[in-house]
Amino acid sequence: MALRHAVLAALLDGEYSGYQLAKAFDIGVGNFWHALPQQLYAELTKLEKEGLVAGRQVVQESRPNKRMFHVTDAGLAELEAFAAAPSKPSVIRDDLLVKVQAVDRVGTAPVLEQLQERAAAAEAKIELLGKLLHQLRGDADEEEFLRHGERIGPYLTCLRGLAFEQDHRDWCLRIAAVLRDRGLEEHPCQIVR
Amino acid sequence: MALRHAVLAALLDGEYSGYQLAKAFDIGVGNFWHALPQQLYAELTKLEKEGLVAGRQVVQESRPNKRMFHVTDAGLAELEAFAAAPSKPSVIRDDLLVKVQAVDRVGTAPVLEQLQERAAAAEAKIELLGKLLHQLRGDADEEEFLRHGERIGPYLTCLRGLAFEQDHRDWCLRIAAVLRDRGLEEHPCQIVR
DNA sequence: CTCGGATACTCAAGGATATGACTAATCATG
DNA sequence: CATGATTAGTCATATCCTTGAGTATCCGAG
Repeated sequence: MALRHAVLAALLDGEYSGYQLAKAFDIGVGNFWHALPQQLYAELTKLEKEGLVAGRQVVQESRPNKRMFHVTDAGLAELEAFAAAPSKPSVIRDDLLVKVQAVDRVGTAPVLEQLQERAAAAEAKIELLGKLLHQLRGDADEEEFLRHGERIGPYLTCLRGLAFEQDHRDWCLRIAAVLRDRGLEEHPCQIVR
Repeated sequence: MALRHAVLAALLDGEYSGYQLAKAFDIGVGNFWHALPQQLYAELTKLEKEGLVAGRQVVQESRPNKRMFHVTDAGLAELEAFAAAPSKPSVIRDDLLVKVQAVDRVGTAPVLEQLQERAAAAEAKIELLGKLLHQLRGDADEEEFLRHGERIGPYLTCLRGLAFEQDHRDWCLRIAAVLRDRGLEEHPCQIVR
């Protein structure tokens, strides 16, 4: 019962179609709330029924028609109440960490490979978030923007996403290095790629 | 279909009862996989049916009886296969970040309060993980342990948990400071606690 | 001597999520 | 001129996860 609030928060900055929302989720809200497009469409339908968002049909010629949604006053009130209520503990689930937990008892080679893939993916995300942050703050520098900017919420959450990805990348690379070193000692004559 | 692997990984270091597993999850595996005790009991039952773990009844006198579980060879093989398969993208869900995303449009006071609570909670976890890490590596220093320790998986994942909590704490405190400053400027004569 | 907390679990109900398949038009690329 | 990518969604199913309650014993604090 909380995807609704993530959707409302993501929809605060204007009108989005379900499709656009799904995209925006990937780069922005996706840093702290994961959801598939199907969920978003379903949630938008529910929110509309409850009057927390309102949609209008947009007829297009060279594209399929779409419905653009925005948050209503009732939706804003719902968000307000949500913000004041106590937060649930955050949820994390990561396959790769499970594998690392077990790494002494299973083959290290595939884990090593996945650590490097993850590091690369994190690197890509870091660049993307860097650009997004720059775009959000415009010409101002960060301190200036955070003091006087009108809409800093998305910027703040992107900062968290950025720090997370940097941390994750560093950890992946360090662990990969540790595992490689140990591999070399166990089989000192073997070249590990 | 992946809690099973988290349970298998958590169970690698010896025998646990469901109750003990639930406790261990909170501090160790809980850093990257969140699960309630009910889920763990249910999962252990399923895993036993499939022969991936084996349990034995332990009769106690001044405590309720319990069942101690350990991973079987089949369980280890399952983990092995899991480690070699591609990882699913990690899942994060955090209420507080949703609130920060919306912070320009809702009351900041409760969000500020929750940021400080979170920072304190993270601080407590940081201390706990610091102790746990020290306990895991024994007398050796970290580099030494990572090079030659026999079981480093749990240590590596705790390192990730520690970095995450430190990062999270720092972010919470910084964001809280930013929001306080902005609050002061909007109402310069008001004392914000 | 009672009350809360720890040990050790079990069960049911309902909401949330993941998975995969499906429709349908347009546009760019080779 | 076919192929795949992009836009814009919908539907069904199965599993997962959360919530909340319930059972029973023992220990220590007040």
